[in-house]
Amino acid sequence: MPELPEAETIARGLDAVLPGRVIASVTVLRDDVVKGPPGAFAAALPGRQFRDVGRRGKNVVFTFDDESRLVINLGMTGRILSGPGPDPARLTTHPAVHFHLADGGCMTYDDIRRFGLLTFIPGAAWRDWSRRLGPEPLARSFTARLLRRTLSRCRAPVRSLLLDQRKIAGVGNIYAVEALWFARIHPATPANEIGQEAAARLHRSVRKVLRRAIRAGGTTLRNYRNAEGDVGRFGRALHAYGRADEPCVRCRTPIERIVFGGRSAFFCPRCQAAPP
DNA sequence: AGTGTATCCTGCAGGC
DNA sequence: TGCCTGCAGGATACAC
Repeated sequence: MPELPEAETIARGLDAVLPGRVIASVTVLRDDVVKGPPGAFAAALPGRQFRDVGRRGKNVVFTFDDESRLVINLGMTGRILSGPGPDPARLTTHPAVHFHLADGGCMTYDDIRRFGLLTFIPGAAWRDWSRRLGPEPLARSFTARLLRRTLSRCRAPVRSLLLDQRKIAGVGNIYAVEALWFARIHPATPANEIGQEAAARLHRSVRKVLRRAIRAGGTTLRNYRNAEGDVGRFGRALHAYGRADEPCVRCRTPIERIVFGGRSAFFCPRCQAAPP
């Protein structure tokens, strides 16, 4: 799915156009992408005015004027398309929810595989919802020391830890694999075997990769588009992800692919030495 | 408690 | 060309 940089890009685009506007009606075309009874979801939103659009982990968070929120997790293929123009309209191939706005505009949630989830959250429930997620990796409070402590408490492969949203919010497979390549850590290394120096490298790498990807507008491998329908440009900056058999740009050793935890990891067998 | 596996769904690429 | 298999950026329910 869209990971943190993609959610951030979408949220920024929507935050430029949505605040102040009001939802007139909601049409749920695909029941399975909304949390709870579809009728209740559709009935909860009309009349609410957007205050801002932000992000928590990989989730796009729409905050309304009364502190209630709409949270969209994009799953693997979710898109939030808004605004006029041929692109968003052409890209709406699997519409799941339409948000009709009082000014005549429309925002559509589109999702080929329907792994995404839209949740309405009353103001009072936000704290508990947000607390289930780990710290924001780009926040000032996400320190190398905090990451080291998290790593030390977990025996699972470090790639699995990075994907666990309860431990760190927003990192998915692409950026986990990239950050480990930068940090020269093998993806299957048990988290608690990572030393202080390597943990500091990983801390820097995670933040660097996420920041660069945001600057590039995210990564489009297949389906991802921002709210305006544009692709992300970070795909060509990937060093390991999806590059099996291609030479590592640091040492020319062919990148290898392994599968664990049900998904692919890519690494340089020379730069990222296997754990003993 | 912590960790690993199966599952939801559709589209696409590659092999035959 | 067409059919089949495997794979895909995620989260969660469950088993051990």
